[in-house]
Amino acid sequence: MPKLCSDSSGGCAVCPSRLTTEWQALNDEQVVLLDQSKRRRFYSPGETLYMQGDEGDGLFCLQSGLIGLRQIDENGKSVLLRLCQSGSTIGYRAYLTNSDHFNTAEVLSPSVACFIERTTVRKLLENNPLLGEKFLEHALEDLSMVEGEYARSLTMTMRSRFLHVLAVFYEQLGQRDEKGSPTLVLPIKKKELADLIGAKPESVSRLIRRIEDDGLLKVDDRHIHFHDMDAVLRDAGVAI
Amino acid sequence: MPKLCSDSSGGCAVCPSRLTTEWQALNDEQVVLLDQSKRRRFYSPGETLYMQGDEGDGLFCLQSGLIGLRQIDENGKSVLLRLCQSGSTIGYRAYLTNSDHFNTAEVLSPSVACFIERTTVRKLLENNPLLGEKFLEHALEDLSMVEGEYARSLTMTMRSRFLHVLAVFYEQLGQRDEKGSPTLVLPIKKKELADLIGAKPESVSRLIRRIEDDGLLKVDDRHIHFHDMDAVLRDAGVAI
DNA sequence: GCGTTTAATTGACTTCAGTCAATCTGAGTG
DNA sequence: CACTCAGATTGACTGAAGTCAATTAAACGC
Repeated sequence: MPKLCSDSSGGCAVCPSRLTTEWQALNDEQVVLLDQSKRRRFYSPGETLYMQGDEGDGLFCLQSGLIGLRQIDENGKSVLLRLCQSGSTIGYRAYLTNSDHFNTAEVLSPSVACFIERTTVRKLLENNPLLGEKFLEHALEDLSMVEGEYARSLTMTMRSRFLHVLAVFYEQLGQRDEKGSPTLVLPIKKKELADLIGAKPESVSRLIRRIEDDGLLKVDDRHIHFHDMDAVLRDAGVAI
Repeated sequence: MPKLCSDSSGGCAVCPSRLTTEWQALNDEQVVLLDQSKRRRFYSPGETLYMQGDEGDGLFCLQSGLIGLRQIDENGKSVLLRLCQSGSTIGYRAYLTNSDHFNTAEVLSPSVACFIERTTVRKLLENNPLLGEKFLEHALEDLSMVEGEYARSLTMTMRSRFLHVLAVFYEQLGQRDEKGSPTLVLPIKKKELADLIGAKPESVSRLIRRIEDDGLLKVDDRHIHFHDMDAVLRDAGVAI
């Protein structure tokens, strides 16, 4: 049963996510329309925003939390294509191409997302050419990113790709501990980490142990303590 | 030295490539503008349309031939991201995001392409909102395709990906020989095939031998004779 | 046509990552 | 608390693909 959040947020007009998404292109009047027709909801881990194969009848705006886009092929092989954090528009491709969703949007951390339905999006797109441009920008950005990951997947080892993921997480979520050394709390399970780089959980376990043995970092459950960030970045194939 | 083709083609108005690209959105007047400002040229294998890192100061429309988009990373590892055949618009991303090219467009077969420079594209985009929509469609299509390849690269073996490439080529270029069995002439070298699936040439050689031994097909230089297309598609991970 | 260069193949060997099966851990539940 | 169940780890083994080096075959220039 869909539970609507009590909206203590003040709505789209003051939603910080709006300013990082396509919806920054809207004028005041359009923001009111968006605000009235959106459906805001809380999602728990394990739920989905939509499933692969569902009709793309609108799109989602992620206000907080973490969503994973998972693709499953005919043989049941499953991949996490990428993660979406607060301020992402999700499911826009299926909507814009008028087709079914190509992947499943899984809720990985407790999340708050707004659903904006087909007719609203259409109205806004018709009255605001800037909005279309923003979607184009978004698509091009996603394209660059995926192409980059694709090239990495073809040329780099699992170890490199694993360290690359950690480096990206560190950029977004990294902290310094009391001693001033870089630290990270993983936002996802190790199994999901494995799905993200196309590995098996066993391989990730072994990978971590070897990287620990090499002295680059120490993993304690979901806590990662980096000992040699330069080596991490070098092995991740990132120019330092 | 850039050699312009003697344009026996009748120009953009009757160019068949135009109707498969974004430029189908243009009205007659705009086609005339496009026709006057485009620069048509013949390219030999080994040349490039542009190099990774070059400024994206316009875009290319491929009339005939075959172009490969190659990305090279900081460590010199090289990948063929994908191939473009006649009727492709090439280099639109760098142009639209106003950034440098992310990859190099290599000429793989003798090709004829038109270059359309920045100012012309801008004029057309400003006067024709439909054109922007077409670019959006194109970007979304590329995104789906690359995401699909990405997922394949993470879940499937080299053998599957190799057979998948062959199956795609067969769809586009396949023939039937005198005995009626499916045949294909590879449009690219085996080395390029390797770059396309992220393998080494040695591995492709061995792959081919094993696939021949399994009785799926026979390779003679660039000629491929399929003996068991069902098995090819099955092993390629394509639903039959 | 010959000689040079580039592409393709083959063999021996190493390394990386998947598979299968057993065990261990921790969170949640009755 | 004991039980269950999913996640995580470990070991032994297999198979897939890369590396290095040598050789053969094709393509290109002159």
